[in-house]
Amino acid sequence: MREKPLSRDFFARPAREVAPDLIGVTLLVDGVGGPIVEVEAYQQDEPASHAYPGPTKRNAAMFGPPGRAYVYRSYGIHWCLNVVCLAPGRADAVLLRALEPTRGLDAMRARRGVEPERALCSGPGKLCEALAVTGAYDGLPLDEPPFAFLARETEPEIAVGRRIGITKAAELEWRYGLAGSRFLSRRF
DNA sequence: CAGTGGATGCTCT
DNA sequence: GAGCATCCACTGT
Repeated sequence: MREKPLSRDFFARPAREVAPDLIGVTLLVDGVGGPIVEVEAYQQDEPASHAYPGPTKRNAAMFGPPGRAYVYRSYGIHWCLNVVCLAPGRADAVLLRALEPTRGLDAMRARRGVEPERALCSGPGKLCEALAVTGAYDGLPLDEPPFAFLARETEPEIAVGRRIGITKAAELEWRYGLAGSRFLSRRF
């Protein structure tokens, strides 16, 4: 069987369990996307997380049920997509940072401009632009259209390293990727 | 390649 | 009013 959607409770686990399991999972938004190759875990008790200060208007989705999207604007320009996870007494999420563009390449190129394929989705802001994810998707369930998460068929080799673009809790190695992938935002 | 800085808008103090 | 979970263009090797 191919194209098997992730089970509903896939996301109902702590972010650091979900994050490596997302590598190789195919993400589609309205049929456009491909296998995820890079993610980062964030959890409330750690100061780099948007949930660290407690619930606010922006991070409300992180404090809602697991298996939904948390989308926020980054640096006033880009959108970034997270999946909301579940941990006891703590808000958890996984930031989707990069994927290998395999489906809807024409749509992605049209949205991003002419680019080498490897740069279409090699970063959280690029990924959202290529898949047309905006703040309108904040809080939407991930097991319903426009989203689709399709289970991987083989176990990938996972690379681990420090998260990118943060200053607080920068020493934590909560970035996970597909080892050797050409579609990462940066090498591990 | 590596490093730097500007664009840009919204959230929270 | 500060500070970003970023990207790109531009500089200098």
